Amino acid sequence: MPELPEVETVRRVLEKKVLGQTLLSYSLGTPTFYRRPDERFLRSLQGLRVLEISRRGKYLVFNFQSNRSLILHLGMSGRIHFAEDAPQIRAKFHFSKTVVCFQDVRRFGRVMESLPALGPEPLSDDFNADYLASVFKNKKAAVKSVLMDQRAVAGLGNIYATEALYRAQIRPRRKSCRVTFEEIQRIALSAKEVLREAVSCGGTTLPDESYLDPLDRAGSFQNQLKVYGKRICPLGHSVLRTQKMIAGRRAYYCPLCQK
DNA sequence: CAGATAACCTGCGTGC
DNA sequence: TGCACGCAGGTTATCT
Repeated sequence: MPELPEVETVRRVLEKKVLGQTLLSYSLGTPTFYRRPDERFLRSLQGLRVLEISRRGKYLVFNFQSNRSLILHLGMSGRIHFAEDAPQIRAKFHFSKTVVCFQDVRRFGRVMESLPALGPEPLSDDFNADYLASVFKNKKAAVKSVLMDQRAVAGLGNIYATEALYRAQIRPRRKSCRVTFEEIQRIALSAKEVLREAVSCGGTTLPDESYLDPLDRAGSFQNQLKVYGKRICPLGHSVLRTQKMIAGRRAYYCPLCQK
């Protein structure tokens, strides 16, 4: 569930709450994540101070002294908070003054030692129409799946890829190699715009409230969604098409607004 | 090899 | 009431 804006919101809270503290110990839940964290690695971080908390795409990065880092990925249902008695806590990190709890109903979240290969940050200047054109070139895959490919650009998931393509007026199923440069410019700008707005809204909290920040605060970008989870286009009063694509992930688009 | 699909999990809503 | 089925913000292993 958490895409770039949600992870960034979590990061900002953590920065305020645990920056500068020392990791004293950790514990894993039973069961823990379906990919069990490497405990030898976790033990090696004990006693180190957190110098920086950053984000790369949808990954949270704790940078410790001695150039060591701890990477967290929230998967589909992961949450970070400080309530030690909550259910489904898969890992706890005891810092000097704060206990960071990683709760995760579906157990897809991950605790790891290093980042995988990722494309550029979508809000950086490295992500622009020229770059995107070079990625789209020669690819026959649906433009939406390329946008959700973290090696192409890091941080877009189903919600924000869907919303960016609506704003850019491009159908999600278009083969990426057949998107014109002018359209690619619109996609790059729309993606930045959607993500910037969503970050400033504190992310998207859908009705099930499975995303809340570490202080249990909801985001508000759900009020700005145009097509994700909707049935009718906000402009044309046209019924949105919704169809499966990409591993059963639903795509929403307006057949009138998007070409 | 690129691109599509299944698998990894749990919980909730729907319909029979 | 009970139960089978479908579906969910993601990633990755496995197919075709």
